[in-house]
Amino acid sequence: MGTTQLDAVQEPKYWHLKSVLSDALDSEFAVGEILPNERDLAARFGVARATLRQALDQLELEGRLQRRRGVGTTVAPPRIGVPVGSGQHTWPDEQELWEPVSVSLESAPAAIARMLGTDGGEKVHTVRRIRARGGQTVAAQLLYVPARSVPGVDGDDVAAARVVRELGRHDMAGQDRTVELGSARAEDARELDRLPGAPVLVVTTRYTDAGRTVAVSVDTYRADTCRLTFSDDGSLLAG
Amino acid sequence: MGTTQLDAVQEPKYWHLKSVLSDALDSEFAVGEILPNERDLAARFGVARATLRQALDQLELEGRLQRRRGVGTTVAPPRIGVPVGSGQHTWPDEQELWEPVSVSLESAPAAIARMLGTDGGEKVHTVRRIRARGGQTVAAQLLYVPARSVPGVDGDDVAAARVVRELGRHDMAGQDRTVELGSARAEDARELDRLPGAPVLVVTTRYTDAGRTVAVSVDTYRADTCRLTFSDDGSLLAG
DNA sequence: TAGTGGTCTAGACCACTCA
DNA sequence: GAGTGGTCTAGACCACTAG
Repeated sequence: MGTTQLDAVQEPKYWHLKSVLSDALDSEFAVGEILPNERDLAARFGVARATLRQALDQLELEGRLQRRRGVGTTVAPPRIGVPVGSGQHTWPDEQELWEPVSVSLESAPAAIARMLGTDGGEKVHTVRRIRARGGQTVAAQLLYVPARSVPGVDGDDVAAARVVRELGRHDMAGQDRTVELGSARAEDARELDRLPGAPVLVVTTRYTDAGRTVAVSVDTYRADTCRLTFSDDGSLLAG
Repeated sequence: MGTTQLDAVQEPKYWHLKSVLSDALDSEFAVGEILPNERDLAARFGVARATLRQALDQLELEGRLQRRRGVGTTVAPPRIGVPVGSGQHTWPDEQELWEPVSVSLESAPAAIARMLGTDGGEKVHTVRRIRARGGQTVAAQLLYVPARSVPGVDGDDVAAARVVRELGRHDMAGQDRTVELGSARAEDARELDRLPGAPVLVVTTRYTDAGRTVAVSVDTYRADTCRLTFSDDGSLLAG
């Protein structure tokens, strides 16, 4: 005959564990507080460490936890609202949000070259910048500016700020923007203080002037700590 | 003395594995093609199955692979561009994108009630809808409409379409929108044909009319198959 | 040097799909 | 019923942080 029914719907352990921990986080822990270490937690819940880690992985993905090797696991603060703009007011140098790190002049990766129309292999200024907010680096950017978009810039040894300034001469009429999930490449991970492969939100923007694409930026935001905000009118409401 | 230097930078196995698989995906596999099963792949690369799975997990997160229990792992098509709008042209019923599933009249969750200003516990029409694109359900929505926003709707037994239609009477003047990473709740997962906990992009929109919040929607998009697109002018460029 | 999270192994069993 | 991906275990060692 067997058990009549309703044996519980076979919810995976790590899923149930996540709920329990999530509730505990709400009621028993303050932001910044350190959790017991993984071995202890696993023992306390009577599961293998790998199973516990599955639950912690999810909570970290949702921005509830923050883990640092050699240190421990802490309760994360609410995500930071990061204005990504939406209206005409946004261009690559809006409000000095981005701090230049480096520049180079090279051919763009295939996917970018296609957007820029530089498939022929024309050289592109590749500006690397970072964006901080709340005392933390929240995003790493690669800004691709074809040489033809900034005729005022010449020579090989160019400052990042110079390229950006020259780019500002354009009437940035419109822009297309996409947001998707990605995982941090080694280089970005280093700048975001995360491990390679960490989940990130990738914002790709194509800046156009009179129908022509004058620049493309690929912005990599920490997905654990950031909430991208858009708004319709002038008043940017961050959170 | 030890080995001089350059012992390879201690790149984790699964990370290297991911690169190798990623390259193979580009050069040797067509979209939709089935990969060897996990046990075979692990053996072929000389790693434990768990390690191989770490690499596959990442590739799936990036939308390169699609895995289905009982079936196998296939090469995923490029992500679908899903217009999420940006300009004034967007309101909850734009272009009949959303198909109603159900409605109920209840108190909103705390976080939503705060945005709506219904902290007192006023009843809110909760409309559940789904959005399809390319023959696939790409998003599940919860649309919260306070009873006061749709005075034309009365009684307990209300059709979802009715609520949405009445809501359309408002001048949706502006809207704030946020995008963040989340994991699919059981209910959403079912509708998106994913497992609970699958990574999703959560788009939260607050619709306002003359400064007052008249509705809030929480849209849960599949992160593996979707690329959210925004644009500045009338012409929505999807991809 | 002690303690933390990150990686890795070699197994086992389960839930699901499909012929 | 055979084959797939999903869950889980009980270990081990490594990389990193901090006292």
